Amino acid sequence: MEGFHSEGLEPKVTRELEVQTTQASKRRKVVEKTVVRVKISEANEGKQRSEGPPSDCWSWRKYGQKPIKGSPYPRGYYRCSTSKGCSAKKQVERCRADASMLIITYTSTHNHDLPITKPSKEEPQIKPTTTPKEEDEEEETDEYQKCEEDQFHYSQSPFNNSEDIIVINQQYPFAEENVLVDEEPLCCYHQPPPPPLTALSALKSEENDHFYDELEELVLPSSSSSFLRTDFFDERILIHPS
DNA sequence: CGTTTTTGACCCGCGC
DNA sequence: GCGCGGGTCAAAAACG
Repeated sequence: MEGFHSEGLEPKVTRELEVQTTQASKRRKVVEKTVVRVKISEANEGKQRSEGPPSDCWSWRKYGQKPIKGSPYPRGYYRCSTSKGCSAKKQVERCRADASMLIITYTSTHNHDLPITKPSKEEPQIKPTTTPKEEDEEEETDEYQKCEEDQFHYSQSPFNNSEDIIVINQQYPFAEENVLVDEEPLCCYHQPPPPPLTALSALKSEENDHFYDELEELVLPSSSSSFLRTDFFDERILIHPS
């Protein structure tokens, strides 16, 4: 499974991005949360049991899974494995109302660069020197913002903090084979030199594989498979301390 | 052999 | 205070 060659059949994915600002909880530590909703086509899940969660080019390591009340699907807990000091986390669960909808919640922030080419080198928590501001738990916004902006061409700052909800629509061409479409959305190639397709493919295939695996559980065993289109939309909800 | 996944136990906040 | 639910830890297993 290569990356996504937008050549032949590109059903054009429509993405909807929603950014909301909410508070994790009243008392609990207020942490930023970016919720991304990814809709995958049933074909994908059924066929490849995949619908890989938006793996944003980061490498994640699963550290837990729990059944969620009210939802027939479990929720997986992932941690950034690229860097040891990275506290970035994400939760992946399925929308109980829409089995084809994945809900990924990102928490904390990455304190290192995107391992686009090869995350082999462990970076000792690289701190963004560009922004000397106290990066407590807000830098994440910047990172994601950067990424997404690049990818989605935000018509406006997604996480400008003043916005509560931002919906973004974009069409994305991709091949039916790649269920991985969801990966692109998150953020990835925001670096100067556009990653060669080859690199992406490699990266993707790898991540995809993982995701397929993990997702397997979250995916329904059998589902109609006949859609060539993977329309998915992301819904980001940014939660940051007020 | 090192890394990742799995899975049950444990911890903690919240509502009653 | 107790129970519930969500989130994390950690040991063992699986994988490359």
